Amino acid sequence: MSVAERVRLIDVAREAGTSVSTVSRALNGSDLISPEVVAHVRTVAGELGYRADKRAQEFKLGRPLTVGVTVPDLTNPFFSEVLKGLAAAARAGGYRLLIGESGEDPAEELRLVEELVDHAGALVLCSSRLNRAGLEKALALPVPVVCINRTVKNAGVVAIDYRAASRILLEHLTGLGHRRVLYVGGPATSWSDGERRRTLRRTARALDVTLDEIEGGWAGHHGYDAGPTVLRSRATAVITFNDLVGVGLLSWLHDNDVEVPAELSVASYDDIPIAAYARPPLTSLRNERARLGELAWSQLSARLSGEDWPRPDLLTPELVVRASTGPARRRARIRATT
Amino acid sequence: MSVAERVRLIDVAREAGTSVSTVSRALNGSDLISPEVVAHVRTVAGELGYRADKRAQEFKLGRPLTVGVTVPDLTNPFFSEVLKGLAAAARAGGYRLLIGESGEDPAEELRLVEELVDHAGALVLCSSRLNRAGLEKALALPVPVVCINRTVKNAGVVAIDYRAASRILLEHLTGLGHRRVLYVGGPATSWSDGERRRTLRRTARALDVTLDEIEGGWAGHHGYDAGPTVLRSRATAVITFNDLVGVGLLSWLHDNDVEVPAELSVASYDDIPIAAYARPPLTSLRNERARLGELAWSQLSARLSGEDWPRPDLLTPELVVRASTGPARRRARIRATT
DNA sequence: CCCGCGGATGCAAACGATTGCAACCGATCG
DNA sequence: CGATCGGTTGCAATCGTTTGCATCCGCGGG
Repeated sequence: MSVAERVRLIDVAREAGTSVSTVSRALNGSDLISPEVVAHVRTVAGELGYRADKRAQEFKLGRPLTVGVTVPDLTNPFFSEVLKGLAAAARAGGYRLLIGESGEDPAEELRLVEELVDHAGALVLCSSRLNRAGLEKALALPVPVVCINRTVKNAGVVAIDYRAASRILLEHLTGLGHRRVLYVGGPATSWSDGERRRTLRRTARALDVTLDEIEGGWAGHHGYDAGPTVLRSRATAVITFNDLVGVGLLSWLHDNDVEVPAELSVASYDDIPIAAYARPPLTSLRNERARLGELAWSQLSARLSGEDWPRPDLLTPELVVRASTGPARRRARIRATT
Repeated sequence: MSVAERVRLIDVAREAGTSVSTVSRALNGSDLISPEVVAHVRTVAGELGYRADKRAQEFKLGRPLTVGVTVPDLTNPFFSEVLKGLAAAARAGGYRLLIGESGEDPAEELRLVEELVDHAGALVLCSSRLNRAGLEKALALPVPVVCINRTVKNAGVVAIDYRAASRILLEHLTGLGHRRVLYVGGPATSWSDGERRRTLRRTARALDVTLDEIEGGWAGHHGYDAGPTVLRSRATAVITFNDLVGVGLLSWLHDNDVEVPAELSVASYDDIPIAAYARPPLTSLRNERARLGELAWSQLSARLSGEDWPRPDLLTPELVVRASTGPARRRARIRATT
């Protein structure tokens, strides 16, 4: 139909023979109204198919019960699951999600933030690609902001503990005898890529491991394309920015008859579902992504009820060892120079 | 900061020494206002950092510039990309997306729809899992509704042309000599699974192919778990509900030393990115998912401007042949009974 | 000189809900 | 018998913005 006139409070009031205030109170469960009237009003409202105009409600009430969220890429399972957790938690708290995708583009993300803030009472920036200046701008907005996977002041912070993550990964590899590791990086705009690099370097130094780094990206093809460079390197193990990259790389290695893990070990961050279905299955760091979203909401919700920002929540990932990592090979790969 | 008082129209008016109407008109580009005043008001508004209260605006204006969307599963790349296309198109049209995830649960989807409709001026149901009654309920709501991958009356419809899809898939397989094909199905609540089955049966009959069907699901593990049943079947080729299931199945086949495609061919619907990185790469039907979202918006936008619903948009997928399909084996698999 | 005109501006009424406060009622109490 | 009180109900203001209409002003024409 879609052309039906909306039933308003006043229509219900007229039909029920009372005033709008009575109807409003009856429907909202005020104890100022006699039970019979409440029942009657409820009945009438039901018959008429009354649904409150939420826009008018929120307008009158003052605060929008909406959380604006930005993610770099909706198709990345990492973000999907964060959204899942966040959406569920916010929903339980009576809030809705307004989701915007920046397409990994900082300028677009800023535009998005500007727009979201007009409609939302709070913002969650997922793996924000904003530079320092952009981020400050966002934090200056008149709504509370939580950053997921990015540490900043004067905002809520929920992040993966990459320090622990990198240590776990490297210790696993050194345990297998690897002394030279190559990191295939992510997007330059990614804070978490920076953290991975920083913590890997630091831990590599501590563990006396040689760490090489190359540029990569966030998607499968970035990993696939990195294949030749990886093969030329002298590393016996590779750590990729995330599983998509890792799976892409595994795929290239397979196409080029590099045996994993016999010739080269591959490990990664995130443990998205397909990691288990890659051949060989990918060793990866499992993190509770949905939990990231939930924690973001709980920080927000505390803040919204007037408290100060809680201290940052750091989630320690857990290594899921699969067949893509194994003992370091003894001798240099012969085909390395072909 | 987040405690700053909002600057309202009246504040700008006071500062600029005019009335609120003048400010409103100046800011909205009415031609009733003299250019100098417009300039002055704009300046003052800028200095004060005025941002219109969108809630009040939309409230006054009457229609919410928001599209509510439901998807069964945010983490499924198929839906992510549909959302991507829809979000971009809607955004270009001045609308925002309110996204809800039903978790593949019809009851939850209905609840979601009820809630979204309170905030949105239009709804898009992605692969709705609602039963007939639920769907009717949704369509009776006072907003236009577009269904993606589900045909209904009195609503916009955008869908994959599964009739064509199934024909393309089966013709590919028969071209390779397969005469017995097994379909590993999706969720029972999925309309598109029904369509896949219906059209596969019909086409199989036409092509004189024997079609077996088993239950499956939507995720990787459903495919993995279907492995034993697949192996026991006498089919020489398998079609899976989607790529996630397909990849899961490939993974099981690999673990159990079934050679693909030498012993068994596997093909699927959707061609999500990882299909290319599976080992062997998965033959799959590419569809323009983002385009589904765009078309949904264009139907909606036509409808919102008063026109009748356009005729359904059907998208014909394109087969991407990869290494998971090959000539049918000549002899029955010996290990079939072990 | 006065009227009328047209451009620029302000007043005030919406939009649909919530809510403080006043009004009302019957019953109880002094 | 009138004042009071507790329990219900309605009136009217309010949220921030847009917009129809009235107003105002200066100027040109009759």
